[in-house]
Formats: sequence, C-alpha cells, structure tokens
Amino acid sequence: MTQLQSLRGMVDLLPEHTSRWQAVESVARDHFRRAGLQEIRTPLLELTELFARGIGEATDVVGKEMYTFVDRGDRSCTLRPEGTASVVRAALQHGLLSQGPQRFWYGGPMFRYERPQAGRQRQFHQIGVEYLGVGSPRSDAEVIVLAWALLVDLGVQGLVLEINSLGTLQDRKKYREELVAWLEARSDQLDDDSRKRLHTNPLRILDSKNPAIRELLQDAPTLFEALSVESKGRFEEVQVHLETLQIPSQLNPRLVRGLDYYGHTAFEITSDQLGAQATVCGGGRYDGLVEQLGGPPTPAFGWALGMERLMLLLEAAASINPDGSAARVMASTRPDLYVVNRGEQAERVALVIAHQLRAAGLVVELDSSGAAFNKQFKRAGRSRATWALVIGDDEAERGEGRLKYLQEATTQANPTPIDQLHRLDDVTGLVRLVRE
RNA sequence: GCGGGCGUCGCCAAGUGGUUAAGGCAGCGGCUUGUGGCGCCGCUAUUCGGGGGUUCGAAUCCCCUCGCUCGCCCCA
Repeated sequence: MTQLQSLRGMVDLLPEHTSRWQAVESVARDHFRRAGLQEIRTPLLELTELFARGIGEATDVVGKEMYTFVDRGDRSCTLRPEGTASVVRAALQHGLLSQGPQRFWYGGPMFRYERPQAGRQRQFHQIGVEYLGVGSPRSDAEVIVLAWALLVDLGVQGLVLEINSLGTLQDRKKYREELVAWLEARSDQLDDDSRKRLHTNPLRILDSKNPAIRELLQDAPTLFEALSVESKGRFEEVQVHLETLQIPSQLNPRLVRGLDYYGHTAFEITSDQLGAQATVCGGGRYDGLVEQLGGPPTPAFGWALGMERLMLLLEAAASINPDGSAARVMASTRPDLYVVNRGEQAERVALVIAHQLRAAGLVVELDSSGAAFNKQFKRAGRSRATWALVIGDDEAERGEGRLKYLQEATTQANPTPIDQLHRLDDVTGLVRLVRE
C-alpha cells in the first residue's frame, strides 16, 4: 500500500460524524454546567512517572499499553492513557485543593497501545468527571447519577449499572491473602493467565472471562464477605441513595477494575450492544490517589465515559427508534437556504445577500460555481436545503430574488409552481419568511 | 502479544487459471445556458493491497509482506 494512511487504531472523524459528536458534547456540557462542574484541560503528554505512580506499576495499562518515549531532554514522556491522574496532578500543582472541594469535568483523546477491535482504538476519546475533596457516600451516588442521567437523556437504551465495593486498603489486603490461599490450593485448575496473576494482581482473576475459571470461582470467598463492618455499611448507604434516585443497579461482586487507585465504590455502566467491549462508562472512589501523588489525604470520586462506544450505542438506539432523542442527536443540520445565482451582476448581489443572511442567523449555502442553472438546482436539491433563493440578472436588476420551496417533490404531473419574488434589501423579511 | 475471518473503482459487489475485469450506488458530462429529486445517453479499474514465484497464460495456485476486521487479553 503506497497510499499514506493513518496509524493503526488512530481514526479520522469525518464530517458526517463530527456533527453528532458536537451534539453529544453540547448535551454533556449542559449537564455538567447544571451540576456546577468546571471544565479542566490538561496536557496530552505527561511525565511517565505520573501514570506509573498514579495508575499502578502492576496494571496492564501501565505495564504494556502506554505510548512512552524519551524526549530531547532525556525525560520519559507518556501520552495520557486516562484522565484522572493528570487532573489530580494539575489540582495539586496549582494548589486548587486548599480552596475546598473541586468538581471538574474534562474531555479529549486518550492513548493506549492495544490491538484495535470493535469499540477499542489506540486513540480514543473520553469525557469524565472528578469530584475532589468530597468523601460522603451521598457524593458517590450524586456523581454516578450524573453519568446515568446523561446517558438516559441522550436516549441510550438497555443500560445496566453494575456496582461493587472494593473496601479499604486493609480490606483488600486481608481478602487478597484469603483469595490467594484459596486459589493456591486449586492452582492445578487455573489457566496460565490466572496463574500468572496469582502473585501480581490476584483480584483481577475474579474478572476472568474463561468459563472454567468462572465456574471455579463460584465457591471462592468473595470480597464483599471480607469487607469490614464500616465498609459494608458505607456501601449499603450508597446503594440506598441510588435507590432513592431510582437508578436501578446490580451488585457485581466480581467487578474489580484494572486501575490500582480504586477503593470502596466501583461501578461500570454496560450494554449488551457493544460486543466484547461492553463498558461505556466506568469509575469509582479513589481516596488514596491524591496522597499517592504527593498531596494531602483527599477523598475523591470520578468516572470516564468512552465517546466512541457511546456513539455506537446512539447509532443502535437511533435505528431502533427513529423518533427518539438518540436520533435527534444524530441528525445533521441542513441549510435553510441555497443561493442559486448566475450572471455577472447576479453573482455580485448573491455574494452580498448570502453574507447578510448569514449575519442575520440563517444557514446559507452559496453556489459560487457559476454553472448552468439546472446544475445549481441539482446541487440545491442535494444540499437538502429548505429553500432555494434564485438570483439571475433579471432579478438582480430589479433588486429581487425568487424563493422556491424545495421540500416538496416535483413530478411530471406537478411541476413546481414558481414561487414568489422577494425584495433583496428586505433581509429581515426574508429571514422571517424562511423561518416561518 | 496470541488466535479466526477478509482485502477487485469513492461505496457495495460478480468473477475461483485463458484475456475486453460484470453490475448497482455515488460522481462527472449531455438531452436541458432559468428551475432539483423521475427518465434516457455517455464517461469513470491496462488492473484486482504490495512484492516474489509457478505457468505458454494468474484477480484466480504457492510463498512472503502490509492492511482491515472480529475475538482473547485489557479497558472507555
């Protein structure tokens, strides 16, 4: 293949998709605004150490999925694989945490060096929320409902909210020992993968998709049983708040999540319409991270939502229900007016009137090809504009344009009546007419 | 990193060893230099992801390579 191509897993967003993305982003921004969140934008590139310390050396993300290189100043740099570590770093760096609780949202590209497949790319996009400095069980529910409400508002169907509690560090340490002991006694029944994890990251074995392992795990001790009374109580409180908010949730005791910084509440919002990559949104509590990165002990909670996966769900929802809100979000804008013009004087006038109508707020497409009228009409039809404004030299001479309504099909039997003339200097009148 | 499937025009796609590489959509031009969606006519791949080999002859067989895709792993 001699033709230059984008890198594997790096995807172009073409115009038919960018309009949908903008629509989704604007709905999200509005939700965040009403929740009192502020946007934060951090660099795409950070010191490798930030992610190594924040996410955890033993995790897959850090161990094998990062885009890392050494820059000209001999620093090890990494393209961000997720947003949370950077947000915490920025809050710390600028002393934001000493000003009380901080509520952020962010969005943008993330990078993970993985084999692409359905719902998984090397450069992908997330929008996310981080609540820093708030530790109540109530805030867990408040932040989760933000994600849930956004998805519901966008018209996504068939979502499941799965939640679990990972307890405290001590809870996990205690459980880890129990689990390792239990699994070691049955190590002959483990697959290679699980055996490898036994000592690096045993909790992740719980998440295995291997049916044999799942079967075996049926009788394993669960994390929930190992939780302290306080941790259990806290988690129950979160569940009560979710119920009060009428968010249906399912306890998933195997839900562990792959980033080291999570503790207590962890959750995922999944759909059965995403193939193997079922999670559209995931997050949880990460009370230890701020300290881990050199800050004061600070409770925190957040989530990230995958834009590409969300778009997949929106497409599915729109095709099932063409009148629903998902379909509305997917619809692209069409021009109000297409200016058909030909002739020296007419073309000059058309340029000016197009400019004036745009200034007045209409979506106007100007044909500047100088092609024959029938060509221009053909393009006007294809542009899906509501109206055509026709200006030839006759009209230009009189300072008028012909308005033609394009939304009704012409047939042989019903040739379109020729429309109406309208003064070109009456811009507000034109705008009113087009807007109806 | 490991498996499976696939690669013929911008898109969909026929062709499975004999030579002129169907067809549809889209695009462009014309019928139509003043009125679109319908119709009719014409044009658009010396070439089948790339390289090498077998053969008198290859899009069709073999080898290598690149890419896409789905799954494992992991996660958004």
